Amino acid sequence: MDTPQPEHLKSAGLKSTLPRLKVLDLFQRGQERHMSAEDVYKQLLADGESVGLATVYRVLTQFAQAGLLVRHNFEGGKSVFELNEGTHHDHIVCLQCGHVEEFYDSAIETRQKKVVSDLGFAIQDHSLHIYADCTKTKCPNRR
Amino acid sequence: MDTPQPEHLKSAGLKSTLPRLKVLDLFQRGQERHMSAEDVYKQLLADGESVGLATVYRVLTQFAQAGLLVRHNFEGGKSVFELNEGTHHDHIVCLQCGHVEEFYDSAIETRQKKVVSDLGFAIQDHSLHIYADCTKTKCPNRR
DNA sequence: ATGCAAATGAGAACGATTATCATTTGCATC
DNA sequence: GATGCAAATGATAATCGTTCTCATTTGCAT
Repeated sequence: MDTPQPEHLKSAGLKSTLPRLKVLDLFQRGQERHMSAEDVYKQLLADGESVGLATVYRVLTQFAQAGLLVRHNFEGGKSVFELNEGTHHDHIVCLQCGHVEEFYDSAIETRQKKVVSDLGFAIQDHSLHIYADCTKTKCPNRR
Repeated sequence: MDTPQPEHLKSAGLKSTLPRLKVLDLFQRGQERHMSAEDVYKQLLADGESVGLATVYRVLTQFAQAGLLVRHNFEGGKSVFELNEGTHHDHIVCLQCGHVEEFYDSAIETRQKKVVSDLGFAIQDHSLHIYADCTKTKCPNRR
């Protein structure tokens, strides 16, 4: 493993266990930024690490609750997670290859807040998912 | 049944069958604007109409493909459908009661298009889901 | 080293959705 | 209106992502 950071676990009130360190490390290595539970599970197996699928699900949920990861529900029915680096951003998902690109636009953000509060809601969270076709060069593999 | 409109089915290349008319009519009556497959199934049963759950799923999918309905994937894992009236809008989903409110803001829309095209993507579709707590009065039942 | 609450892992269970397939239906043709 | 057949239906099994259960293992404070 690269450089696991148990402090992150501790500060999140989570015991520093082997499976948790492995999962955290996988995200920190950053080979894939957006991963589903199964992606994580398979990658760990491929890396020769042994973990239970149930544990992967548990750990991902805990990490998301603790704020270490962010959970996204894109179309397709499965949750996708990414490292929470504190900077909110929205996502563009390529309909051809599934590639996920991130973007942030403060004009959209402020406008959102205003519109929603004008309607009398207390905004908790939001997700803006753009589904698009990316350019050929960015889209090598079709799904 | 109120006023089913078989023309809509025909123009969508769908045979005008009883289950399809029942489902379409349910949406057109507009008692509930946003319904999941199970919502539709239960409401039809409650109305004394007999349909198979599998058929409801099939019909909803076909209607969404045909453009009669729009499918939404909110958090919570189940698809929700609404009548497609041609006017795009975004959604606020109450985290307490599941109530769905619609809104449209042209500033957000235009800004979205610009940001995405600047990144070299051809936007196909998008979904903006705001998760919020609605005011007590609007939120009678907790889920 | 010891003890125990917390975490794990294997597998069962679950909820939403889709697939299978024998039966029924819409509808064009006689 | 009767007939035929492809398309649609409905009951059920199957699938998929995810959560639950519970016996076993582990982290960590003593």
